[in-house]
Amino acid sequence: MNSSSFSVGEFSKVTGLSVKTLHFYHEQGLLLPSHIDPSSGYRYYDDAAAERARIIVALRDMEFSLPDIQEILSQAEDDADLLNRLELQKVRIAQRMSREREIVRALEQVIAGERAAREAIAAASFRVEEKTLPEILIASVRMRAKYSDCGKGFARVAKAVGRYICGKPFCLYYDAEYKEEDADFETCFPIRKDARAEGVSVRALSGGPCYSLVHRGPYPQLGRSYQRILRAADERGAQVALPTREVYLKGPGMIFRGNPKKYLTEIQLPIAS
Amino acid sequence: MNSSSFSVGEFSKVTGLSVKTLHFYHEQGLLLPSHIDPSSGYRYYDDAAAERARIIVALRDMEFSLPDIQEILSQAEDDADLLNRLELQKVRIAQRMSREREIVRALEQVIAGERAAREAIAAASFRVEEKTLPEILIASVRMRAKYSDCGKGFARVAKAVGRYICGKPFCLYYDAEYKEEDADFETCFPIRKDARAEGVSVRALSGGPCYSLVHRGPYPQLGRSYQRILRAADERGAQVALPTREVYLKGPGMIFRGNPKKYLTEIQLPIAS
DNA sequence: TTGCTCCTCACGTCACGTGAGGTGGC
DNA sequence: TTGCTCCTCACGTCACGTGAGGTGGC
Repeated sequence: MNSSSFSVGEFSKVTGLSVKTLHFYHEQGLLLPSHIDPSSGYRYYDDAAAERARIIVALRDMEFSLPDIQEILSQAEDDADLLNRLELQKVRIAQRMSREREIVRALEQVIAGERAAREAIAAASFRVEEKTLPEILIASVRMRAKYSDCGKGFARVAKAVGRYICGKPFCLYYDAEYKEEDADFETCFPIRKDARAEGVSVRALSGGPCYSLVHRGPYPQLGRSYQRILRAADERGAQVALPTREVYLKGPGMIFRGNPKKYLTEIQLPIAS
Repeated sequence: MNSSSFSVGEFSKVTGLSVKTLHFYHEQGLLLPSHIDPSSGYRYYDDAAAERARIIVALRDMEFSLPDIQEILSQAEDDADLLNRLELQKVRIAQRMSREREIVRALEQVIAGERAAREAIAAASFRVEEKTLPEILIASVRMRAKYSDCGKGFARVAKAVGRYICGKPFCLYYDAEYKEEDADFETCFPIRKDARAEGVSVRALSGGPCYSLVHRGPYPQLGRSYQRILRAADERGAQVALPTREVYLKGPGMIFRGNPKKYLTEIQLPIAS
């Protein structure tokens, strides 16, 4: 009868809150019906409730928790407290946003890496080719250890200069022969900025002509690709130099999984001038 | 014994995941121990599990859900699908960020409003003063209705040009005498940009000299303040003109609560030149 | 009787955290 | 015996959504 008395269904339409939400807010004591029919248990709401609902919705849309909203509504006194809460909420959300910015950046990096790997697959001829490497800036750790320990080297470099990495990890091998136990190698990441950091060296790595071969498959089978590239160099009458590079276009841990049959590794043998 | 076999506690330190989380991931089938002692039920993890854990943590930090992570890890095949998921996640997070930007903006607006109201309280002398109003840009709705219906007018204007509002709402009264039922008034918001919108008029409102009095308390008591300001104008021998303004410095719904004793309304009577 | 609106439980969500209560080996 | 690490339930969180099963008046 009264124009300012709504059943739950009507009040739901007025406020944009679902009936279930109204039940819940009632149960929580956040938004009480102005009247409850004793025989049917039906809830009825008035204009004051509608006003309160508008405030609740506004605060909820600003991602205040229901207990927070309760408190804000209950203390109609303290303006300073309200201001504090608003500022605090702003800070909280700003912090979330900066975290999300980081996530987006990380996603973009992974996406770019995946794209680059796919393009490498598409572009790879899996034949020995001659190409010229540019000079690049790198961060690296040189070690004398087992080959299989290179992961630790990459981890150290990545930890130190992680955010400046701008390309695929690679290894420089300084031994003329194959050494399993006491190899002399350097784990490197190309970086986009001169970032000094503890325990890693940063320097420009000179480029130059080289033979290149992309190897597809698990690492233990790299030997066969080395055979192919060395034979090709030999046939063309070129002298190869040190250090040899292995660029890990696609491997375990870089992207998110490891199907060794799909690993891609580019072998680069510098041509002695 | 084996350097790559960890108890839960150790593995928790290695991975940075809590023991409870490791239990949970086990239960969910997301990250299985490499071995379980049949007699004690103790879980043991190896290096492969550590690698998987690193990937899980990376994906979790990018706010993928655990079911999503499951799927990403299970299909080591489809690169295109991974790229899709990454892109989709990026879009999702970017959308959240734009929502949060809105929230921050809304919070800033409310904060600024509260601050302005507090300053108005601090600055108000609660005496009749003479001041000069600047010309401002406003969006408004003019109505012929009951005074108490002005809320609807404000709602319409706010809905139409909400994001361009840059000041307190105010009313222009065009009647020389007090009218309850069939008053001629205009509900206005100052705006910062010429925003055309349906059903509201946008125009420059000219300024000029006026008498001003800040009224503190509920609206029904405005009459007393009108008496004071009119008497003051009379004493100073000035002719007042129309329309009269009422600026709602602080009232219900503008900020989040209504303690009518603290409402602030500024009455402005233009001085006829 | 059918349809509509309303009611009250009870359970699920998401990724764990928090106990409670107990075991096994040093 | 005390301390340590590990175990398995069971329940809580946050803001509701999703039924199930039932009522009352047109």
